[in-house]
Amino acid sequence: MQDGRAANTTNTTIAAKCKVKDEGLRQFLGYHIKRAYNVLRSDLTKSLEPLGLRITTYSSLILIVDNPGIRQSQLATNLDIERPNLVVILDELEQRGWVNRERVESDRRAYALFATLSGRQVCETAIGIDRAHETRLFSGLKHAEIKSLTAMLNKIERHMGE
Amino acid sequence: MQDGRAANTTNTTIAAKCKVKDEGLRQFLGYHIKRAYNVLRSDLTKSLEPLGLRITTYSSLILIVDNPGIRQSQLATNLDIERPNLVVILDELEQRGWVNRERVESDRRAYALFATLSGRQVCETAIGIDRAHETRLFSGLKHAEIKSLTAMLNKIERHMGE
DNA sequence: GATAATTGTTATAAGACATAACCAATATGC
DNA sequence: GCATATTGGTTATGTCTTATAACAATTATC
Repeated sequence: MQDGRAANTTNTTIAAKCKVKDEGLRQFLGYHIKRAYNVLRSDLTKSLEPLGLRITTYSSLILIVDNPGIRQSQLATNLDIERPNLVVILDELEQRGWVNRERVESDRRAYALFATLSGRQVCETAIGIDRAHETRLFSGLKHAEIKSLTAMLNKIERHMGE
Repeated sequence: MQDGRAANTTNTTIAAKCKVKDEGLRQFLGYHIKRAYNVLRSDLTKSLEPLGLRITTYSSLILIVDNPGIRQSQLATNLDIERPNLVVILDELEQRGWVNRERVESDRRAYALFATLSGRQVCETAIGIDRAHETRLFSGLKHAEIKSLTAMLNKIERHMGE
């Protein structure tokens, strides 16, 4: 009514059987990134679920395993997440017995994070699952394509920091 | 304790000043997609906020503008979101006076969606904002690179449907 | 030594996404 | 034609991710 367009005399069937026009959306690279990300997130979430890991806890665990003694603030900075959100993640990892928070002698505000043996083991398993997941989803891409994709995404990512 | 690793005698400072090792994470293309997506989502959300649009309402509005009379179920399918989530989105668009739900005569279960005049206007403005946003964030990429990026992301996206 | 900055935390909220269950309307199969 | 299944939209609900403000304890700064 308020738009003055011809009402639904024939309009109602225009898009009924026709293919939906999505060029308006597809013109944006961001839309493609969003859709690809949703597919990846959904699949990886399901793949990690049997291990009791979520994507955020998994990412955190990798960094802790690779950087014994890392502080929470460093972890948050490197994962680009806010400190408050990290607390819940570490609570979960600690409760599962995969990570320890140890007081730092030289700065008693901070906690140093260490992965336990079982933490390192579950991390290894998770990495294997992740590799299989990516091998599956990226099977249509050549090695060189994946490398150039990574480089371009890195350019986009770094654009905000500058 | 439970992992038998040498305790924090010197370990606590290992990662204190050193650069954090994130090759373990960076080996995964999915991680780069996630980070790029986060940057894009955050920036676009802020860019659209003055218009009263969120990314989901914006995407829906584009498809409705480009496909007058589209049904909710078609919209949900094409946006790859679940029908229940679309209800809230359309409530918002309808409440703003940008979209109308009109009963379909031939199938009185369904609603045909139409953008109002102001809906089409705000959509035009939003598309301009989106273009500026992408021009800003993709300034490090050549035209050809963006095209090949899109093609590769499409391959990843389609992988789940098969 | 007062003030500011940092570390981790709590509380809180918004947004995106998914599932089950429901009603109304339509389609299907006999 | 009628019982049954299916579809379109809705409600209720839950989980996950991300963000912000405020706080206590500790350390740094001037």
